[in-house]
Amino acid sequence: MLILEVAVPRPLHERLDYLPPADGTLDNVVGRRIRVPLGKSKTVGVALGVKEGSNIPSQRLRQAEEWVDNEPLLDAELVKTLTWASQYYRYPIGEVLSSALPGVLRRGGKVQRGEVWWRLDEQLLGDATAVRRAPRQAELRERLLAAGGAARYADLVTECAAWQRAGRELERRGLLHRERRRTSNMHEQPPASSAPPTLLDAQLQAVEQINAARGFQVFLLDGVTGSGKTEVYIRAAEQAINNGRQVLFLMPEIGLAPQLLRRVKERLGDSVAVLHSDLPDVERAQAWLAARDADVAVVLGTRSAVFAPLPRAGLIIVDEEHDPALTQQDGFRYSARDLAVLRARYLGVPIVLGSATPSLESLNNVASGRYRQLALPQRTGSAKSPSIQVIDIRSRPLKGGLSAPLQQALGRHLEAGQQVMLFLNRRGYAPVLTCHACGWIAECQRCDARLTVHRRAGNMRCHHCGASRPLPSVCPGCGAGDLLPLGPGTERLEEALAELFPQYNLLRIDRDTTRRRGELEARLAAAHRGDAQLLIGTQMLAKGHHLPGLTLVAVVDVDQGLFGTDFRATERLAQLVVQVAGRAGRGDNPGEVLLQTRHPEHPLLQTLLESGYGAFAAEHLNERRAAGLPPFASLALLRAEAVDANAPYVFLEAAADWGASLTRRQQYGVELLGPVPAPMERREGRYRAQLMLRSESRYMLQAFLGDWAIKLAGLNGARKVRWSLDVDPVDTV
DNA sequence: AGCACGCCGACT
DNA sequence: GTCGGCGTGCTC
Repeated sequence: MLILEVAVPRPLHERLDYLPPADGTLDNVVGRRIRVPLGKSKTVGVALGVKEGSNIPSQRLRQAEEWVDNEPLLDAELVKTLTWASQYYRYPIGEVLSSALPGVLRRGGKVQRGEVWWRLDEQLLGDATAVRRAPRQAELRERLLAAGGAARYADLVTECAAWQRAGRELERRGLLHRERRRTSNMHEQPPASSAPPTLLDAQLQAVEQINAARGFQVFLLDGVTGSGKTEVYIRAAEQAINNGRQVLFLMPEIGLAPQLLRRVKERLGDSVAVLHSDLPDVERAQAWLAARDADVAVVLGTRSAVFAPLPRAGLIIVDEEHDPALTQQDGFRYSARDLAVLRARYLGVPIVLGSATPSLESLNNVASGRYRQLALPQRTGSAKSPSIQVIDIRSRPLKGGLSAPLQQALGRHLEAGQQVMLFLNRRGYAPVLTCHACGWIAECQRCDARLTVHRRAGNMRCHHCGASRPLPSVCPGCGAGDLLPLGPGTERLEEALAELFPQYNLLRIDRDTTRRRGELEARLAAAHRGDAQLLIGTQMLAKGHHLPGLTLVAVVDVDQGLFGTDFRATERLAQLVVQVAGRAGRGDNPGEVLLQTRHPEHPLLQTLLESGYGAFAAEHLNERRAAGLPPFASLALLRAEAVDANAPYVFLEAAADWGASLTRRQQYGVELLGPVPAPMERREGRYRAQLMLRSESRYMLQAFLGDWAIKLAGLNGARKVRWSLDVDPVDTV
C-alpha cells in the first residue's frame, strides 16, 4: 500500500504518513501542497515522499483530502535545501517549509498571477475632451500616454496617490481598463542607458574570474568601501542573465534596496522581483511565484529571499556578507549567507559574498582554500581612502558628547561647504537618568536595564522591552529636585549641534525619526540632495549609503563596542568603524574620520588604524584559534527563559545532564558549558539563562545534536520555560 | 502550536 | 454536585 509522507505546519520533527487522496496520480508528488486532516482540524502540508507501507497501524492512518497543486510548488532543489536546513538547525521540517513559503501559499491559497495594469481606453488615446475639467485625470492620461497607453497600477499610485481616485473615476466611465499582465520579460533588454562605468583592473579581474567559473564556486569579494563592488555584481549578473539564467541577490536590509534597485533596473532591465518580509502578503506571493516560474531574471531581497525558488539559477550574490542582519534571530534561526552557499552548491552555480569587512568565517574559508578571494584594494574614481584619527576624550570637557577638537573639525568641514556625519549608536536624549542628590537611577521594572531619556517625547523608555514612563519632575528616590540626564544620545547630540552650528541644517536618522513607512528613504534622499549639512544617526546610517558631499565622519563613542560581552564584539566594532569610515570622502574631496575614545591605546584601535581591517582580522583569527572559538570550533546555544527565576536552570540542568550522559556513552568531543545566566539576565519580566555547546568539529556537534536535541522537549521542566536552540549563534547574548 | 483529556479547588 | 485551573500528551 502506497503511503504519502507529508510535512505539516506543527512543531513535529517527523513527517506524518497519510493514505493518498482519492484524486490524482502519485507521480511527481514531492513539493506539492496537500490538504490533510490533522487532529480535529484540517491543515495544508507539503508532500515530501511516497513509500510502501507505514509503521503506523493501518487503522490509525487517515486519508489525505486533496492536492492543492497539480505540480510541485517547491522544486527538488528547494526541498533538498529546506530538508537540510531543518536537520542542521534542528527545527521542525513543517515549520521550516512554512517559513520558506509566503503566507498565502502556506495556507493553501492561490494567487492571481501577474500584476494589475491600467490601460487607457482607445477613446482617450487621441482625445482629451473627456478629462478636460478633471486635472488629475488629465495628468494620469498624460502619464499613461507617455508610457504607451498602459502602466503598472502599483507604480502609478506610488508615483501619485491622487491618481488612485482619478483612475477609479475613469474606470467607472469606461475610459480606463484594469487588466492583469504577467511579467514574462526575463529576456527583455534593459533600456539603453548611459554608458556603464569603466572598470578598474581589479574590478575587471574579479568580473572575469566570476564569469569564468563553471559550476559551484564561492568567491569572497573583499573590496574596500567605495571600490565598486556593486559594479562587479552587476557585470557578473549581466552575464548570467544574458545566458538566460536567474540571479539571486541578497542584502542585509531592505533600506538599502531602493538605491540598488534603481541601479539594477537601469542596467539589467525591469525583470526584477523584490522579496522581503515587510511586503504585503499577496505581493510577496506574486514575487515568489514570479521567481518560481522564471518570469523574473533577478530576485533581490533580504534574508528570507534565500528561500526563493530559482528554477534557472545562474548566480547568487550576498552583499555585506558579514552583516548579522542576514541571520534570522528568532523562531527558525538560520544564516541566509550559509544557506545561500549551500544552495549555490546544490544548484551548481557560483556565489559571490561581498564585503569591505568580511566575516572571520569567510576569511578563514579563504585561508583554507575553500573560497577564492577577489580583492578590490582601491576606491574608484578620484576618491581617496579617508584618514582616520583618534581623539582621546579622557579629562576633556564634552558638550553633548562632543569634544573641542571634534567641534573644531565639524566647523572646518561645514565652512568648506561639505557634509558631516556623526555616528552614535544610541537613540534618545540620554542613556541614564540619575538623581544628583541621592544617586537614584531610572531603571526598567521588567529588565536589567536603565531607562533612556526621550526628552522630546517627555518620557523614559526601555530599549529592551519598549516600556515607557513619563519623565518624573522630582526624584522618586528622595523627593528632591536635581534629576540629571547622563551621557549622550542622538537627540541630545542634535540639540548640542543645533546650538553650536545654528546656521546649518540638521538631519537625524534613527528609529525614532524613521518610524513611518518611507521615512528612511525620504531622509536618505534629503541627505543625498544635500538639504542638510549635519547628519546624525545610529547604526542604520552606517550601511552602504553613498553620499558624495560627505567629508567628515565622527564616531562619538567608540568605547561602547570595545568591551562587549560577546566574543564577536571586537569583530563587530572593527566592522562598524571601517564601514562608518567608508561613508567619508566618496566624492572628490578627501575624507576625514574621527573616533572619540577613552582608550586610545586599546590594541583593537591600534591595529585597525595602523594596519587596517585585514591585519586586524588576521590577528583576531589567531586569538580565536587560541581560544578555541569559531571559526575554529562549532557552537550551539540552548536558551531558556521564564518568569520564575529558577525554571530556566531546572530545564538547562536537565539538558546538561542528558548531554553529559550521552557523551559518556559515546565520544562526541562536545563540551557543555553552563548553564549560566544570560548577559542581561532579566528581560521583559523573564529570567534568562543559557547552556553553550562547543566542539572542535562541526560534524561531531551535529552528530551529538542529532541524539540530544530530539529529546529536549520531553525533559524535566521543558514546559515551564520558553526555550530555543541556536546552532551557530551569531551572538551569545 | 492547538486541542483534548484529566485530576483537584471554590461556586451556582 | 459542577465549572474551570493548567499539567500532560498527541497529532499519521
